[in-house]
Amino acid sequence: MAIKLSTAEERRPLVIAAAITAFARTGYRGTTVADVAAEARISSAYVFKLFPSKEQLFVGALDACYDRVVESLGHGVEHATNPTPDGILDSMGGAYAELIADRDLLMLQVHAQSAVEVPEIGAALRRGYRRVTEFASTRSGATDAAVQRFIAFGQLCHLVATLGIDDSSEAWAATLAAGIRHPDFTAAAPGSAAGSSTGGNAA
Amino acid sequence: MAIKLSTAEERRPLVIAAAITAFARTGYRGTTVADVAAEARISSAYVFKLFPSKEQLFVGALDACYDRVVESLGHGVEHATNPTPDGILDSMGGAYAELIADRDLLMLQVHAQSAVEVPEIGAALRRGYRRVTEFASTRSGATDAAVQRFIAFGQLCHLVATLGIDDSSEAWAATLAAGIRHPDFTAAAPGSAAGSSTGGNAA
DNA sequence: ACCATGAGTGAGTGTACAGTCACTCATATG
DNA sequence: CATATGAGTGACTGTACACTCACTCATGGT
Repeated sequence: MAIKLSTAEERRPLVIAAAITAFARTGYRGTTVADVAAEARISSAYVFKLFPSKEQLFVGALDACYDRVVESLGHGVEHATNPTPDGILDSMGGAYAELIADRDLLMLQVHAQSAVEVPEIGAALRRGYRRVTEFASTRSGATDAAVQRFIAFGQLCHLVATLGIDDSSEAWAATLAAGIRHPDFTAAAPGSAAGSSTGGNAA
Repeated sequence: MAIKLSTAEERRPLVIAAAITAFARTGYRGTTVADVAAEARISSAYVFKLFPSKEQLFVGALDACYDRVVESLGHGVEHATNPTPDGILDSMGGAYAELIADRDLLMLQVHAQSAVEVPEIGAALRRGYRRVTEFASTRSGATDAAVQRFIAFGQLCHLVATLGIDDSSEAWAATLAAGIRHPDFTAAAPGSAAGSSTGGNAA
């Protein structure tokens, strides 16, 4: 494949996108560079020309993941209908829920968490959560407790999606998944569907 | 090692304990059966006599992990000073925070989450969360929303420990870790130290 | 004393994977 | 045309790992 030649600088982000998909599927250790290469429709030898190591490739994918998460939170701020701190946080939650509906960005974060012991990956993960937390805090103006709860319910959201219990009929699963939107939402309104998706209705 | 002969039935739980430690360190794919064997001070060949496969060994470790989690929640119920649903949930949170102070049981769950795509592991993980959720719900009598928040803050607790930001001085880290106890707590009172460790002070 | 049982191991086997290297060939420019 | 540049690959290497097998030997029963 790759009939048309492109420059390395053009190709790199495409490989990152392929890496996100591949690593999201089977994690850092469970995914081979050949898997990523196949997803990107290039040879694995060329992946190593574009990235120095599997580790750096994963870090690149994770950084790109958080770029998109922060961007998504920004959209949440812009489309907030209720301009109070909690309203903004809620809108951010809605935007985030929409972003991770395809599960790749979500699973990548879960898998990254399981690879923290790799120093570069641990650092990238802390960098990502730092960006998200600071962005949520400064752009919403909410209290630390509200921001903490925002992240806590984000983590719950990751758990529910990982377990695949979004639409289970079992009672325990329904308890955990309550208010967390199904992936098959109507893609229309970014801000409106937010509701209580990531923790509005606690207390 | 293993100078003294023991029966396979006696040895198996020891190997499970070693597996918890080893898998907690580097995850399902990052840990070799030889690592577990070394931790248990036996040969890897014998590990395969005691367990049919690496996968089943991991599942055994995960099941044992949730045995201990549920047992710990039970202690929380028994030592609750405030017998209201929220008081019991809070005491469960304290007991859980104490249990996972050594991080092995916590990291095993994180790593299990990253191995959900292995069918048997995914099933074991769902089984575990089912047990925990149902136990917390029925034994506390709390509302579904309170139970959901309990689990959400448990997940936040996992994140904080995974990132190793328990006692970071950075502001974003302090926001996430607020109220989550340091590992170096005073081991005396199981129930009393609970406080707001896993989500008492939200709202 | 003898043997049956089962605990425990050393030395493999086959395979999969990260990373390398020598190479091909498409394009651009003089 | 000639040749330089860089995109892209096939074939390889060395190593690590899940799992197997043939074996040793300690113990308890008769």
